This record gives sequence, C-alpha cells and structure tokens, in this order.
Amino acid sequence: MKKFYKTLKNCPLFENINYNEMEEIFSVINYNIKNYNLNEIIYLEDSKCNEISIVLEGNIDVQSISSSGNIFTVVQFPIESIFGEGLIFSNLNHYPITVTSSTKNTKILQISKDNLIKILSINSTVSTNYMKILSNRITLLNSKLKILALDSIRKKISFFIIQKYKENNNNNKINIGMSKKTLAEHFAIPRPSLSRELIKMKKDGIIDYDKNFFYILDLDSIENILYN
Amino acid sequence: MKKFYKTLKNCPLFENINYNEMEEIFSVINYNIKNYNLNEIIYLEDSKCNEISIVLEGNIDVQSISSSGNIFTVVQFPIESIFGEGLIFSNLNHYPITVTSSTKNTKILQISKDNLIKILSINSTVSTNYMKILSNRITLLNSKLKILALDSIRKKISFFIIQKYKENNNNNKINIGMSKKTLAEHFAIPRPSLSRELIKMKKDGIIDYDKNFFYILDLDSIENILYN
DNA sequence: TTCTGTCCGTAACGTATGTTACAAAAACAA
DNA sequence: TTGTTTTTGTAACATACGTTACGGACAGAA
Repeated sequence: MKKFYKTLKNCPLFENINYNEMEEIFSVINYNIKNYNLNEIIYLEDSKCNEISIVLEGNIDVQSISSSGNIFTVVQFPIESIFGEGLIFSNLNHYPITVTSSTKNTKILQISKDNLIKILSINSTVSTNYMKILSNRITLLNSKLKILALDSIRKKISFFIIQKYKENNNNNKINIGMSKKTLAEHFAIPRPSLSRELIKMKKDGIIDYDKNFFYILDLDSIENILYN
Repeated sequence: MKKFYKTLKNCPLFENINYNEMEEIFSVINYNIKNYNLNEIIYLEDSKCNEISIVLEGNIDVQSISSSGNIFTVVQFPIESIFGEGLIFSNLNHYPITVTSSTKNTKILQISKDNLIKILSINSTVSTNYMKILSNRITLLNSKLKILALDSIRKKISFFIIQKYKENNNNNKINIGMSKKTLAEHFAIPRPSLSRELIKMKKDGIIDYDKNFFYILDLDSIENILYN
C-alpha cells in the first residue's frame, strides 16, 4: 500500500493528509486493491454501489450501454480520480452508468461503506475533504441545471452575462474567458445558434461584443429577459 | 433549547438521534437562535454562507430578486427544513438566492461551520445523516439534469419509458403513475406538446397507450432514440 | 339524473433554433 | 514570410416545439 501514498495524496479525498496519517488510516481499516485488464467491466449499470473507488493506476471509462449493444463513452477518469462517493450514502445507490477499465493494468482501491465511515470518524481532515467533494459537486450540478433550465438562448446569454458582471464588480466590460465555440458547448447549443442570437442582441442595442469581450449596453433589458 | 428537540428530531440531520444525544450535542457546541419578522431578509443573494440553518418555527421563502426590483419566489421551506448544508463546505459558498421569512415569528437555528464539524466528529449518526442529505441531493440533481439534457420530447418520453421498464422487471405494460398533465410538468414541457409527440410515436408503431398506461411495442426503436 | 371542474386529444399557426454550408478572419506553425 | 488549422460570421432551409383554442371524455357533487 505504501507505494500508493504519493498517488493518494493527489486524490481530493486525501488532500492535506501526510504520510503518518495515511499510515494510521490504512492500518486500522480493511480495503481492497483490484486489478483490471483492458476493457474489463468494473461496475455494471444499475448494480449496487457498496464502496468508493480510487484509481491508483491506469484510466477508466464511464459508459452508457443500450440493450441493443451500442456503447457510448460519456467521460474518462484518469489516475487519482475518486468515484462512487456521491452514491454510497444515497438512498438510490445504483450506478447510473457502466464503468470499465480503459488501460491494460488498471488498479482500483476499493473502500467499503463501513470502512469509509471509520476513516471519516478518525480523521477530521478526510471528513471535511469528503464534505467538500460532495458540496462542490452540488454547486456544480446546480449551476449546470440553472443554465439548462433556461428555455431560450437569449436567456442563457443573459444569465451568463449577469453572472460574470457580478463576479467582476459590476464592470460593463466582460471577459468571456473562453472562445465562443466553447461558450456554445457550455450552453449545450450549436455554435451558429449562439452567433445568430448575439447578432440579434447587438442589433437590439442591448449588448456589443468584440473578440473575447462582451459589453453591456442596457443592463435593465438584460435582467428583464431573465424574468419575462 | 430543549423545547425544540422534538422539532429537530424531524429534521433529516437529526434523524434517529434521541434526546440524550441531543443534550450531549447542544451542551458542547455553540449555536444561535434568531428571530425574524414577516418578510425580513435572512440571507441576501450572493452573501457568504458561514453556517447551516434549521427552521424551528414558521416558514421561509426562497426568492430571486432582480436589480430592477422584481421578486420571484422560487420555493417555500417549512418548519424542520435545513438549508445551507450544500453550500457551507463548497468552494463557492455564496447563496445563489435570497432567503426571507414568510411568517411573523420565524425562529432559525444557526450552527457555524466549526461547530458543525464538531458535531459531525462527536456523533457518527449525525455524520452519516449529513452524508445522506448531500448524497441524496446529488442523485436528485443528477436525474433532473439527465431529463433536462435530453434535447427532444421524444427522447424524454423514451428515457422515462426505459426507466419505468427497468424498474418494473422488464414489463411491457407501464403504469405512468401520474396524469399526463403531471408528466408534462415533470418533463418541463407544455401538455399539448407531450400529447402530440405521443400521438406521433403511436403512429410510428413504437408505443401504444391507454389511460394511465403505456405499452412498449418496439423496445429497440425506443432505445435507439436515446442513442441517435 | 344534471351540473361542474379537470383532464385529454386535436388542430392551426408562428417562431426559435437545429442543420448545413461556405468564406472571411484569426491564430499558429514552419 | 507562407501555409495550415481553428475560430468566427453569415445565410438559407427545415422542423420541432410553444402557443392558443375548442370540444369531448371523465369523475365527483348535488
């Protein structure tokens, strides 16, 4: 186990944990380290989540598989990633996706719920780390949901602008911070659709833009768009 | 404080905590009980969240206020509700909404982050309760996000059907469990739009329906809709 | 039974937005 | 510099969906 301490230190769950604490933790709990070959299934969709997992070596794929056999890779998790942490304490603790190994030698550390609870009770830093992980996930999901729930492109743009405006001490000049292409992806809409709506809003005289900057021309109008 | 133990027992954070444990917890930590009049502001949007709050008496409103002055009540929280719990450990710990009192005598119990950590370390039941609250929130947000992210009504219907189909041991007859009107609200779409798409899917021969039941006629097609 | 309210199917119409395509502009590398 | 890739603006077209409206079906109350 010792040789993985360096890897674990980079996992958000063990942030700010030193080697002595690691030693203490892993001497009092039971854990499993499992090896997987390329494309082996680690967790099947709809199976029950009884432990959290941390990638010690290799990469994993998160996939959705239809009964007709089509496979869609949703996202990849690299080494040091943790997963199952949002599921294990939930009432509906079934994996909504399939997890597979995407490298030849994938090593996964598994800690059961009971042992996880033990760790959380003996080390308060790990405990607050865990809270932080869950809380950050919640705020991330919340903001994603907020943007997705807006039912027009103009609203999404307005919401984004207001958000940046507040972040930036009410400055009318807004640095987008990414390309328009990326912004479109962020809104989950096609890029030409974003472009067209920006042109319209410019024509309506409520914003102007240039390169990676937006300029607020009529703040009241922008706010009214959100509360129409 | 003692007179509130009964109320607190109904708060998810103190589920399965008996009076002795309550006594122990509240004797070792510091806490605040604040009183609010009707329509007083408890937390302002964008203010920092430094404590969790539990409603001991009365009700609270969660609102969004535009700088132009428009107020939109998003949701009401009754007695025994907890809030701030998903924010306090987050890196972006600012209230995304305004919280106001909606009753004349509203009593709010406030526990600071440090004291909350103390509670979690001395009582493992409260600790797992807290994890459960956060985790359940995550799974709820996840499933909301999943439905919202589907970019056509046909996909939403298909997702719903597959979900119910699995829940019900692969039975082709599906009990909707609610009125079509409610289902439309669940999908966040107008009722006639749902109705129209159902008619189309029936015409295409992939589903049939009658009253509160759907019948799967072509499972493969339904699955392919989700992965097109 | 009749009345009343709610749910549902259905249709017509307008529009926001996805789709596709192409060229100009910008960023970058050689 | 030149060539190459990526990002953008722009336009034409098709369509999914929101909106509105109306009548029938159904359930509960009187």
